[in-house]
Amino acid sequence: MATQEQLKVIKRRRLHEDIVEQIRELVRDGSLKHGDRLPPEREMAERLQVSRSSLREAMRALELQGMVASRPGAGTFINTGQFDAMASVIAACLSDSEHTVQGVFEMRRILEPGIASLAAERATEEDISHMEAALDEQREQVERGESGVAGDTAFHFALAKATYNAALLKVVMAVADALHQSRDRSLQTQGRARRSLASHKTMLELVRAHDCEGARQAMEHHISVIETSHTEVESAA
Amino acid sequence: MATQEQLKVIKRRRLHEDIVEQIRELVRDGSLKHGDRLPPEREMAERLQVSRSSLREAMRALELQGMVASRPGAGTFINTGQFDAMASVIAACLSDSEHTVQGVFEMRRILEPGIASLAAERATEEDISHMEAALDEQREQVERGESGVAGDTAFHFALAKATYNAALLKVVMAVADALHQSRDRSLQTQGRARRSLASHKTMLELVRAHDCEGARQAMEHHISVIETSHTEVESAA
DNA sequence: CTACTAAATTGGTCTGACCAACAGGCCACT
DNA sequence: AGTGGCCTGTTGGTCAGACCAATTTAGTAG
Repeated sequence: MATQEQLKVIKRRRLHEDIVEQIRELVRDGSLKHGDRLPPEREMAERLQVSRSSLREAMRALELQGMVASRPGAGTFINTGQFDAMASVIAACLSDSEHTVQGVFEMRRILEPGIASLAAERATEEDISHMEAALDEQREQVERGESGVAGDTAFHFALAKATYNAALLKVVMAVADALHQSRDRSLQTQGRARRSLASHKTMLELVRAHDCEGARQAMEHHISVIETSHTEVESAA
Repeated sequence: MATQEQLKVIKRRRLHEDIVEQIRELVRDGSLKHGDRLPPEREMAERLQVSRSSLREAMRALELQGMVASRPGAGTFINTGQFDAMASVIAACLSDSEHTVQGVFEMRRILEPGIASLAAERATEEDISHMEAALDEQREQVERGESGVAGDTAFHFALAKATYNAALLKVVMAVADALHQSRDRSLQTQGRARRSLASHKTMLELVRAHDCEGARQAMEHHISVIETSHTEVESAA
C-alpha cells in the first residue's frame, strides 16, 4: 500500500519531554536569559500541574544538555554558554561503544585545518594574545619536561574560539574531551612535544598575518605529524 | 596568593550520576550489549540500594544520550548504535542560544569534503549501491517538482556511513538535524535542486573510482554552491 | 490451532515526607 | 567598620508507597 509510507509513527509524549520543550522555547525566544533563576521546583511543578518527579526528570535532561544548573539551597539557574557540560555530553555520545580513538582523531584531522583557516580570517588582537598565552604555557610545561598537553589543548581551544563559531567550538571541545578520556598518549614523548610547540608557533604567525590558506596547510601538516606519532605509540604498546 | 589557584572545586556527587556511570561502564566493557534488557526499575533500584526516583533520573539521562530506550509494559533496553537519539542530543546542543544557521553550515562545509575523501577511500559496493538508491530517490523527487531534501539528506548520510567512522556519522547527522530544525530553505528552488542532483551524480562516480582527492574537490564545489544559494534565500527573505 | 480474554509485568506519574546544603539575617566580638 | 559564628527559612536531593496505562504473557474458549 502506498499510503502506508505516509503514516507517521505515533510519538509517545511523556510529560518531562513537554516540560523540556517549554523551557527550551522560553530560552530561545529570550524570556529566560543566562543567569536567570527558575522558580523553586515545588512552585514550578504546581504551576505546570505536574508532579515534582516529572519536573525533576525534565530538569535532569536540561542539566545534561548544559542549559541549566542546580545548586541545593540556592535554586536552579539558566546556564547558556556553559560549554563544558554540553561538550561532555557530545563527548559521551562520541566515545560510546564502537568508536575507536582513531575515529575521533580522524574527525579532528578533518576539522582543524578548516578551523585554522577560519581563525586566521577572523582572529582579533585579543584572540591572538590568548593564543600567545597558551603557547607560553605550553612552552613552560615542555621546558619543565612535562608533556604540555594542557597548553596544547589551550592553544587549540583559543584557535577554535577565534572562529567565532559556537557550534564548531563545542564540537572541538567534545573531541578534545573524548581524546582526553581515552588517555591519549601521543603527546607524551619529548620529541613530539617540541615538534608540537614549533608547529603552534608557526601557526600563530600565520594567523597573525591572516593567512588563511597558510594556516590551513600548517595545521594539516601539524595534524599529520601528530597522527603519525600517535600510531607509533599505539603499535609500540 | 599563589596557593589560591591550586584549589579545586569540590565536585558534588549525586546518586543518579553514579548510576549512569555504572551502566556506562557495563556497556563499555561488554557486560551489556545492544538489545539486552535491563532489570525492571523496581528491582534495579533495590539492587543498587537507591530509590526509584533516583534510578529513573539516571535512566532519563541515559535515554537522552541514546544509550537506552524504555517501553511501557516491556522494559528498558540497551540501545547502542541508535544514532537518531544521540544525534538529536548533539543537535540540541548545537542549536542552542547564539548558534546561527551559518555556524552549523560552516561546520558542514568543513566536514563534508573530508568525508567525501574518506568515503571514496573506503566505500564498498554495498555503500555505493546505497548512494545510488539515495540518488534515485532524489531524482524522482526533483522530477515530481519537489525539493528533494529527503533524497539529499539520504545521499549525504550514505556518504558519511561509507567512512566507517561512527563518530563522524553522528556529528553529520546532528548537523543535518540542526539544519532541518531551522527549516533550511536553500533546497527549495528548482534550479538549486537540479544542481544538487548533478553534483551528487558526479560525486558518486568519483567515489566509485575511489578518487579521494577528486571527491573532496567535488564536495567543496558542491557545498560552496549550496551556501551561495542559501545566503541568496536568506537575504531575499 | 486460532482468537480472544484476563492476569501479571513494567514503565509513567503522583503524593507526601525527610534530609542536607545553602543564603541571608542577626549578633557577639574584635 | 569588619570579621566570624550561629540560627532559620528556602531549596534541591532523596526516599517510600501508591495508582494508572501500556504491554506482554498465560490461559481459555472456539
